[in-house]
Amino acid sequence: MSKADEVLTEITSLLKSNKIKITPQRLLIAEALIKLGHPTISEIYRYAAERSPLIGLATVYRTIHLFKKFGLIGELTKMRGRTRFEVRNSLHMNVECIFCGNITDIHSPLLKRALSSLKREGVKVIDCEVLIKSVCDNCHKKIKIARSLKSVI
Amino acid sequence: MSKADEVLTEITSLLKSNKIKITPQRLLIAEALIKLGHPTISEIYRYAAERSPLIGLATVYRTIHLFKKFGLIGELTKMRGRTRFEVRNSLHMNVECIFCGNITDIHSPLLKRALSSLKREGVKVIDCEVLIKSVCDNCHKKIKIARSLKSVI
DNA sequence: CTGTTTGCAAAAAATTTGCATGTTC
DNA sequence: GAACATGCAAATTTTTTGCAAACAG
Repeated sequence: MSKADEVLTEITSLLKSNKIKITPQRLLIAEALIKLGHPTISEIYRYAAERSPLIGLATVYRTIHLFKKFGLIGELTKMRGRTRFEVRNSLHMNVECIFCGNITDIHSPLLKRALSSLKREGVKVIDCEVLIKSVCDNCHKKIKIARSLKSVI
Repeated sequence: MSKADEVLTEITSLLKSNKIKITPQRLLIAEALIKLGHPTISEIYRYAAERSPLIGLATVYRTIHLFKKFGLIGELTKMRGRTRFEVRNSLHMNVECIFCGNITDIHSPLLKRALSSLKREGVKVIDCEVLIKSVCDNCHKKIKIARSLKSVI
């Protein structure tokens, strides 16, 4: 059983345990989220429509809201203002290339510790989204960076 | 000179050093960002329009894009899908109450260390946005939390 | 002066909603 | 069978753009 299938099974049982009805559309959208990684609404829609042409855009919106409401997915903001979503699994950082827009995940023990420390101070941490703006290796090679990339860090 | 005025002066000189023209509208929008903390576009617009009724919504959008392009502000995503902006100052975490939507800033040495560690591994970190979902003290007191707030952390 | 920026209005894009029909449990 | 989910189309909201007039440097 592949990792993606595992997550899909997990989502299915999460839906069941929350008494949310299982429909082909919901499974397809969950699948899109898993397979595509950090898709926008329209990327999810495209993925779903290729496999099940009758699906409506409104269903994608409604399903995404539903999943968010039940904490199944998180929301990221990308440079050009489009919202991207991802399945909430373990705590990680999203690293986005500011040139090509690619997003990859990085796990960091220090981030875990930072949150544990917050919890000890009394902050009721429920979830955490981290978006790091960066330049991926590919783009770094290709692009002569003209303007200075002033880092605030 | 208040902290807000300091930041405003800093923004002004940042604009100048980037050869961006200083206009009353841009200063007003910068002021709104500083005073309001983590405003949405329409909150900025309302703030500005109260002080200078002729200002156009398009100007707010254009100015926000401009500020973003020059790295002056960062973008956060809030629960209900509306985008909020903040002046990029020092590295910090945004803690958002999932009930009232309030956002506060928290500084964390461990987060700094997590990023330094990434840099040592070769990731070209330019910026970092952290959004922690939480429940603020006020809401925690007021609300009997019915559904379980499963934390992924 | 020259090139930029602005406000307005109109256009485009993104998101939400109403409702009849079809589906899940 | 009851309650809920879906697709469609229309409504709403958000964001972008074209352009003449105003403004900053």
